[in-house]
Amino acid sequence: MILPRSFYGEDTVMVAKNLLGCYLVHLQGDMTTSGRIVETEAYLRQDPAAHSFHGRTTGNSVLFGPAGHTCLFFVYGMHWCMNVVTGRGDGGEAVLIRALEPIEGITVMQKRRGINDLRLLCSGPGRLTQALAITGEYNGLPLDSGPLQIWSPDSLPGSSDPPGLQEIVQTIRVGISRAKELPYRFYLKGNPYVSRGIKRMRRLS
DNA sequence: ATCAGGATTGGCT
DNA sequence: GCCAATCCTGATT
Repeated sequence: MILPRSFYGEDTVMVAKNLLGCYLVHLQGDMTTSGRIVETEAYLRQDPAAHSFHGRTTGNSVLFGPAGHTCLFFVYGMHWCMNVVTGRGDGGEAVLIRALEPIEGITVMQKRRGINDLRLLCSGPGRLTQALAITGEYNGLPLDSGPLQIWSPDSLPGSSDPPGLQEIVQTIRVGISRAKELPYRFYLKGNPYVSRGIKRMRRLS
């Protein structure tokens, strides 16, 4: 089933973990692309690495709106990254979707990415938005209706691995310069579709 | 296997 | 101006 908005209005770290195994789906007319979420990061309030840290601006206003909506950021002049607004407080918290296991529309995604290797299709926050064709036009959309949806793992085809039985690894986040030490990255242990930052991190530890 | 460098744009310490 | 929650390529070990 589609995750209800109440799913997102809980503790952000808990939501980041609970999102693992769920399905991000993009419906465009008769074309559907989707993937299973295998890696996330939590960004909290009072978190120097969060885009909401310096308060509300025109660019981050949806972070301060209701939970269960998308918040898209354009980074490095080239890539879109997708957040989900989360938390029970006054806003400013989000979960970054960092990697998907490709499920539906693989041929389309391969064409969009100009690449065939399934492991490189959606294994990174910039990669998965390109594969699912998610851009800034999707900023601020509710995830329980409309073209972008997140489904719980129990009801979709392809969910042969019960996520509840999979071990979740918790580590530090990737690609940030502040609050590097906070352990708010989560991924499914042993999953081949997590992003490359994992290997980078392992080496450093 | 690892690393360095470049691409490229919008928001704002 | 400066920096950014990235990705890809090509060189080197």
